[in-house]
Amino acid sequence: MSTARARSLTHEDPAGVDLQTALEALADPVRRMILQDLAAHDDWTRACGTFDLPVTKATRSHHFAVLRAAGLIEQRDDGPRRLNRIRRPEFDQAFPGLLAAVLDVSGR
Amino acid sequence: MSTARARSLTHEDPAGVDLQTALEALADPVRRMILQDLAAHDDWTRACGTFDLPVTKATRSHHFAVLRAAGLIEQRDDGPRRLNRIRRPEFDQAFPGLLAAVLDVSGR
DNA sequence: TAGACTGTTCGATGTGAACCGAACACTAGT
DNA sequence: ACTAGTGTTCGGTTCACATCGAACAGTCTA
Repeated sequence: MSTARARSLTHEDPAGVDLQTALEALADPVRRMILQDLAAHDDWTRACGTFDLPVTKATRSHHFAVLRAAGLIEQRDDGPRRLNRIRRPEFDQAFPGLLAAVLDVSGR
Repeated sequence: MSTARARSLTHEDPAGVDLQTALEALADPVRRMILQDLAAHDDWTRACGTFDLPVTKATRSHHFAVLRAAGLIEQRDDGPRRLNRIRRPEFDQAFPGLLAAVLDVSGR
C-alpha cells in the first residue's frame, strides 16, 4: 500500500524521454551539481536536503522534479526524507555516452 | 588582407568554451538541425542559406553566431555566401563523446 | 498531540532567449 | 552604376524558466 506522498512521485522511463527534454535538463548548472553529487555517492544515500546548492528549497524541489521527468534520477521515500539515485544504466541505454560526456568534463 | 566582412567573423576556440555554453548551444532544436546537416555533408559545402530551417534568416543568422561562439562550427566567406563546417575533432577534444551522443540519437 | 524536520505546491517576479520585420552591408554579375 | 543574392544588425515582442517567500502536507519523536 502506497502512501499519498509516494503516489505523487511519478517517474519517467528514460526510454520515453526525448533528446530535447534530456538536454534541457542537463543544461542547468544546479541540476548538473545534483547529478555530479549523485554520481559520486552510492545509490539511496543522499536525501534532497543534503545537497549543497545555491538555491532555496522551493527551487531545489523544482530541479529534482525536472530531473525525474527527464529520466535522470529516481526517488524513494524514506520517512520524511526523499532519497535519490542517478539512473545511469537506464539513461545510458536511451542516450549512450551523453551522461558520461557531461559528467566527466565538469567541474569545467 | 581581410575584408570588413571577414573581420567581423570571430571564432571561439572549443578548448576555451565552458560546458554551460556548449550545452546551451546544443539544447536548441534548430541548432541541432544545423549540426545534423553539417555532419551529413562534406566541409565547406553548405552555405547558411541552404539549410532547411523553420525560422527567418534573421533568426538563422543568430543561431549560426551561437554555434560559432560555442566552438561548434567554423565559417568562411566565399563571395556573398558564408560556408560552414562542423568542428568535430576540435570539439571532440574539448568535450569527448558529447557531439556523438547528441548527433547519433537524433532524429528522436 | 505538539513540535521539529523534510519536501511540495502556489502565486508572483525578473531575466534571458528565440523570434520577427526592416534596414543595412557586402559581393558579384550585367 | 544598377540589381539580385546572401547574410548581419537593430529594435521590439513574446514566452518559458529559474527563482523566491509563504503556505501546506507528510513523517517521526517526545
